[in-house]
Amino acid sequence: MKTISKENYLKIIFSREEETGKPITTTYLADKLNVSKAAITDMARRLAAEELIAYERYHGIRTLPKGKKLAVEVIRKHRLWELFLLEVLNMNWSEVHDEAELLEHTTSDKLMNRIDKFLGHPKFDPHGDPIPNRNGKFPKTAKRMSLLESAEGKKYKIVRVNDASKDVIDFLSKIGIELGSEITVKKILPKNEGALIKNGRRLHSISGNIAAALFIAPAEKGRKR
Amino acid sequence: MKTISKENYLKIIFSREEETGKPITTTYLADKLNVSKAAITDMARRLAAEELIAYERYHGIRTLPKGKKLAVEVIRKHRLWELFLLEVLNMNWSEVHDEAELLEHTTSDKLMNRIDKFLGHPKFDPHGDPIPNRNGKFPKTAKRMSLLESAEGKKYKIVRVNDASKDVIDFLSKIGIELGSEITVKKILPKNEGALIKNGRRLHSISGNIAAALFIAPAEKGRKR
DNA sequence: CTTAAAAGTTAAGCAATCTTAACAATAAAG
DNA sequence: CTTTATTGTTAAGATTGCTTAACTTTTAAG
Ligand SMILES: [Mn+2]
Ligand SMILES: [Mn+2]
Ligand SMILES: [Mn+2]
Ligand SMILES: [Mn+2]
Repeated sequence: MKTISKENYLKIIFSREEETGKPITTTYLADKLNVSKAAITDMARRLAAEELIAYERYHGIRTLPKGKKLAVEVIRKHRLWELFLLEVLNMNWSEVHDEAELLEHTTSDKLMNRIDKFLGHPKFDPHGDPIPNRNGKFPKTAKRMSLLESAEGKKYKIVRVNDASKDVIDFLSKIGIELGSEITVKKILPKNEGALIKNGRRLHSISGNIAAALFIAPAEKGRKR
Repeated sequence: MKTISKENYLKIIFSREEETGKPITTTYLADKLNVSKAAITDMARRLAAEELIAYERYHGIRTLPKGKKLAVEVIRKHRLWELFLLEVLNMNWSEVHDEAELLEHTTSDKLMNRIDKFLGHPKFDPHGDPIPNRNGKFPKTAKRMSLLESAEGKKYKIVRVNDASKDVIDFLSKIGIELGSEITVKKILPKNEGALIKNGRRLHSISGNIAAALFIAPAEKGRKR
């Protein structure tokens, strides 16, 4: 049976697997989902029983086709809702994630496709994440890198902001950074202690936390994000 | 704690109490919510423990102020969603109820107020049910009666359609009856066997089931529905 | 290699929401 | 009034999704 909990688990498992290519650990999920490690083991057994994931005791979790499909459907709903809430209902950049986190589980495919159509079949959500189409296919996305891997002195465009923390997004809004902002990296501090970036004529010192949430692409001809 | 189940229970308890003014029975709720009578007794104890309802063993359920407030909030969300889905996203008259039945539980007050504003603070949902405002106050509604209490030969306006059954709404759509339609009652069959009504130049024979879902007001000067 | 720390699992138990079956109270009929 | 039908409650048990505590496996150091 499909439940809100399972959808949330699968979404995170899938995303993490895409990111790392490796089996997902109990500790990672416990941390992300804010539950005990025992709860993860428990759910892993149940998801595996439904063939949504492959679970090997002590060796982590991988998604199976059925789980992948479900995860992508939920991700699609999440991202379309975020854009809809921002563009149509004028909610704040920092608010839409939490709202979408709930709506994604109570929206029929039919409604979602209406919203997709209403928005003109968008390819990216307000945080720069790609929106899979109704067949589960993600749009081609130009390569991106973390701000932490950038070269000092160079100019970049912000192409993605990790939406995991409301505070981070709020802070960025406050200092005037948004998707598409062109920034110049002045300094990357070692040991993940943050960075100095220039946005227009304003120089900002940002924490390691904030820096890690920012993803960029070289600021040049390329229009694709 | 506030859960989807509890919200659904309270919504039905409240609506039924408004309708009858009497304590709500276990049997009624079991039927409406499609669960066993034992489940109702069980939930009644828990809702009573939270002071959302007053529950007297063997003598039914009444709402308490806290439960009433919660119920009205959910009803507001339900009805605003229905209108939004119909008007903004062009879903069908018969589809919006089921969709709203889920969305009503995962929508923040903030989002709901945005939608309310977007719609221009509407007073009635697509089935003619009044939408409480953000303070929980229902709009004044002109008196309505069931089609079954109508007088043969008279002309009426459809002011409300019970949204409980998708099939009923689908049928009405098919024969061209919607909110605001002006009809003439030709015959009311006894024993709840239905009625004969004329909509424009078309004469329709409708079942008792359908007739019971239709609510009317005299078709005259009055514009209020 | 050995061992201590970290990661992961198991066991026991709880809360929420259901189910079925047996039993009790109330209401309806005669 | 009694009897019976209807309505409602209890008891016992299942499932989902969690918790804490104890135990096991794996990993990282030395
Ligand atoms: Mn998000
Ligand atoms: Mn979610
Ligand atoms: Mn409805
Ligand atoms: Mn509902």
